[in-house]
Amino acid sequence: MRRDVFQAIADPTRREILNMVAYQPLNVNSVAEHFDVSRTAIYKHMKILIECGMIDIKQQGRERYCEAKLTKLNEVSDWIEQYKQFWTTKLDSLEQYLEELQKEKPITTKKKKNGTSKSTR
Amino acid sequence: MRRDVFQAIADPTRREILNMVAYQPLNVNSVAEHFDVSRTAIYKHMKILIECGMIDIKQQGRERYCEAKLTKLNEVSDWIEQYKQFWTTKLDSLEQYLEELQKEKPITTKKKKNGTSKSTR
DNA sequence: ATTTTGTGCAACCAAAAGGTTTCATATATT
DNA sequence: AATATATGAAACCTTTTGGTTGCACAAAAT
Repeated sequence: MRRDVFQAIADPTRREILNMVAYQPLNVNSVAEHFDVSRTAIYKHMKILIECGMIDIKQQGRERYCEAKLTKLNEVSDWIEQYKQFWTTKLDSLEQYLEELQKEKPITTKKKKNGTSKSTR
Repeated sequence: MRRDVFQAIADPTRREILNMVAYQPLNVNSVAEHFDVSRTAIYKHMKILIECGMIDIKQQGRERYCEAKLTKLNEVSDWIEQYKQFWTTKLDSLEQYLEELQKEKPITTKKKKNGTSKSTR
């Protein structure tokens, strides 16, 4: 089973959990209480976050306090960063590209016998 | 079924597809050829990307050219941005927090009769 | 000592995800 | 006209997800 940051933050419940423990360490039950689903369901989400290193757990008596370790988010923002240029500069380049392709076409597609071959249905 | 950017980029195949069409518009088959799985499988990924507005499609004869529309990634980087402070400043605050909690404990745990001993929120 | 609380885990379930094969159809190509 | 190509979609299958209930057990609290 995949266990990476991209996968981890894909789920809205997990993003909410991260948000909660980002501001303040909380024990498992405190986190679970914020949601409608069962504690176990939330715990499973938390386990995924633990397994991919996005939250840290420390036992404290019978409680376990969780804290967000958000450094891993760099992996995501780095990935995004490399594309920033594309949506800041290359606006609507598809149409341009196709227009150019259109002009070239006569050369590449020249092998037509004659004009309108078929009725356009 | 959820159809948001977070979910869209969670899959590595879809990230790869985005990467391909970010640099140059490509038709469906060209994209599919780069992968081991079937064209249909890739098309399904592309459909998801189309549905959440991350790629744009333009018919060109019998081919359909796809281009990445990466603006949506702002949604993700904005979400991450709000947490940047947490992993640049609050290093290992959990231990600190627990130490403080340890000191307070005798005080905080004292109020029992009055209910609402629900953990810190 | 007994009960309550906080937690983890197993067993089970329905739905979604990701894949395959097959078919239909419109557009080229010959 | 006949064939090849590019694509979309349906039907089906397996694995993963996200959820549930129930039990076990250690640490408080009574």
